[in-house]
Amino acid sequence: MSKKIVLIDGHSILNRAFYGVPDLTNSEGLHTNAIYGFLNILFKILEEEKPEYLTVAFDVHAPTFRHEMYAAYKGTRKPMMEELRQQVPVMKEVLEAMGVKMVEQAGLEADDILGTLSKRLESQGMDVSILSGDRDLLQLATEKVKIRIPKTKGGKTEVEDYYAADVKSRYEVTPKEFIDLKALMGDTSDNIPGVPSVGEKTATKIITEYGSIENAYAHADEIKPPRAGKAIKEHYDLAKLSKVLATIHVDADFEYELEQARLGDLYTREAYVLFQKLQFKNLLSRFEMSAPKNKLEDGFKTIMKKTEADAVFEKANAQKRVGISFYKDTENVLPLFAHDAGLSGVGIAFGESDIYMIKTGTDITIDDLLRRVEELSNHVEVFSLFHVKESMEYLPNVNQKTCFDAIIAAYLLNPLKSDYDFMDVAREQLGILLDGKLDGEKQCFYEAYAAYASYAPLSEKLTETGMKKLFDEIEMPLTFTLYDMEKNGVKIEAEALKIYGQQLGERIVEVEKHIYEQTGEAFNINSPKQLGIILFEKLGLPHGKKTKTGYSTSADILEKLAPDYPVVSEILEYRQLTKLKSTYADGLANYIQADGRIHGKFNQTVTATGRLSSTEPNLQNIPVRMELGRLIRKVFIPEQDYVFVDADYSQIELRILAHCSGDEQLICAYREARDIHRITASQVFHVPFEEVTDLQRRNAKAVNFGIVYGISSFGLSEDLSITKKEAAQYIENYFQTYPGIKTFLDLAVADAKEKGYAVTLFGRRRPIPELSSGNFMQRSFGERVAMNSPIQGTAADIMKIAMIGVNNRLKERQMKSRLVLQVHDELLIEAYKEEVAQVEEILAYEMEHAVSLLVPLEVDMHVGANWYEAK
DNA sequence: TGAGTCACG
DNA sequence: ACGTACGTGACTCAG
Repeated sequence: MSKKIVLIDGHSILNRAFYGVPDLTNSEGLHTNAIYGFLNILFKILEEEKPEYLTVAFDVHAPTFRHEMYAAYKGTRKPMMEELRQQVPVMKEVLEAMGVKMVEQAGLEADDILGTLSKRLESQGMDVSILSGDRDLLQLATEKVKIRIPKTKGGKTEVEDYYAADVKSRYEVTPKEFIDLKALMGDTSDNIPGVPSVGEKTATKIITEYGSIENAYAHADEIKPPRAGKAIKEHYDLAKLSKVLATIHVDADFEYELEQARLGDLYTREAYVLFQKLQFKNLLSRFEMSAPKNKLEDGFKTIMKKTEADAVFEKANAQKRVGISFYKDTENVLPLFAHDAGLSGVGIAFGESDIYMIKTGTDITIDDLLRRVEELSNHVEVFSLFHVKESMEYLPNVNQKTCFDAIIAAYLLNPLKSDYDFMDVAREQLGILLDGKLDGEKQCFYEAYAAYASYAPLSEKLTETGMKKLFDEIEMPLTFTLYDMEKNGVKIEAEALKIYGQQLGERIVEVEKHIYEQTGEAFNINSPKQLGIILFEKLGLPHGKKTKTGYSTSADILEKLAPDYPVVSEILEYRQLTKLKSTYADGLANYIQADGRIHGKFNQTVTATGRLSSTEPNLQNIPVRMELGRLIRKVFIPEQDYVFVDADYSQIELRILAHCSGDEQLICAYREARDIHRITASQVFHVPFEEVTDLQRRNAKAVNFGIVYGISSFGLSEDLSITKKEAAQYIENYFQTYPGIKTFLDLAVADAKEKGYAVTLFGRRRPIPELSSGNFMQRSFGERVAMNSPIQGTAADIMKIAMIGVNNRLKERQMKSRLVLQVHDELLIEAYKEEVAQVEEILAYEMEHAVSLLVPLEVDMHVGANWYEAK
């Protein structure tokens, strides 16, 4: 049996993959879709062919002869998309890491390399498969050389195979004649001019008959249609040039050692590192590598005896820095002690040979162990761990001043990635590779060590990026505030919630019935697909936008139809009712704990801008805009002898804009402390303050919002249902009224473009890789983000400062009142009735004085017997 | 699992 | 010529 080699046209396959795979980026903002697609094709081909050898050919970036000749001639050479360009060197790194032989040489195109190799190797009796997206290569096909062209069909890649005979049956010409065919018909994508007015059909006919352009030229007068013959005569030079361009060299001169191309194990450690970096999670499963065993593991010490634990703590207490982790053995849950259920060990690390896990058992009790860990936090300067907030149940009295949360640090350094775990940090900061299948005990050791060791690089990077203060003074203190808030939870009147849900249920049944009567059949109204068919096909309503899967049935489309078609109004009502029931009535009920309260999570390391997010359940999107939904807030209640005090910032984002831009008009407007949207309308539309119409005020308000979102005339026109031109005029007027804002926004974009990230007033960064995109849409998005992030992010910073202040004041004064919710610009406090005045004073002071801006920060406050009334 | 929809700031 | 407002999370359907 002859040996087999696979040759790959690197750029061509990368290019195919780039356009075939939807955009992907890793957490560093590096685009990875082309690499991902390339690897998928590569693995697929290797599994099919099982070759002994593999080689990938690349063009060198330097101009190459054939292309350049024509590019100069025609002046058209499309630049490579930036997103693709940046992936090329990384792709080569990956192949290098997998030990794949690559060939590239200045002055040679990949085609020529592939052609030459296929000839050389075929003559040595090998089977050759060439993988390329470029049909040009079909000229290389023989009985032993197979050209493979991947095609994407509905998300799946299928490969077309061509031996010489296949070329003949598909194109009616031999591979050799294929060159002449190309030369006649031309190929714009490959910069081959061809003969004008000769297309594929004519060219095929001529070549099958005459075999070459030279012979065709000799018989030009006989060619039918005569028009084509004339064209060949007239443009013979062009045809010959085209032939030169289309001909792949098979005798190029370069060194090639077949043995270097022998396929070894692709799944090397180096490749594993790169795959992790690129976040190819499902490709990682191909690595059988069970945790490339780290030398550290030899030093892991498990402690079971009290005397040994004493020694570890004694040594640990003398350290500057320690790393801590917790080992929760789910096998071993003791339901009686809910708070330490399942805790069976604590990891402690303070050096490469000082990595311990102290296990609880007969000799060491959980309580004793935890008290000693808390004590340790007082002895060291840095007490480092992952997920401080989630660890607080074990360490209620930990020294907060020494705590360092490595996850939060990693998040600040890259807020685009939301699901950080300790393995990501270990890899990124320490270069330690761990596989996902670590057992719980090993994980505990590694986690403690990673917490210890990643402190230095993380801390240094926070300092370098100017975020140390943000971390020390806002994020770390906040994590304890959030812990308190989550622990407090919010009380829910379960019975009332149930009744509310039942009432919704009854109404849903009625509306549903009525809709079926009008449409003439029962269907699933919650299925956009079915609904679209009923409305726009069966009932023939005029449809607006179409989505990939069918008609759009979104609220803004349906609202336009509602006045003319009563059934549409009922569908909208149905949507509203089912949303309320499933997400809020039934949804919230599932989260009520035994204490009658919901303890939702407030996540600190999720958003790109620095805001919090709320999950399980989301308490930051409880209805308020529509009355029916707003009623649900009546089930959010304070405990007996308590009331709610709700405080929200008034237009904090616009005030930040006023401050950051320094625009005198806007600052003046805020100092006058009147209705800002009305003032804006008055100034933008040049009418006296008292004479501003409702419409003018509404438009001004929309412009104000638009500015904060990174204005565009299209977005504003959609929002206000006006033309793009009118919207552009509004914006123009706005910028004339507030010239400082225009300057500020332009500067924000320019600055972010230069730096690659946007910054808040407190130094928080948000990387914006889209700004360097070659794609108009992506880049525009990046520009809007560059305008919005500093504003939204600064508002988040300010609210965080206020929350810490409020919570700390309440605790310092040992008050019973407590913080229960944060909704971006709003805080909800469950206030002990006797403390209400004090709570109001604290809220007002801490929120209004969190930071001093050029304009005052204003807070609206309400007291109520439930959230509905307090808002 | 992704798309569509909709709740909030 | 391109095709949009910024930031989130939960639920439902359908493949």
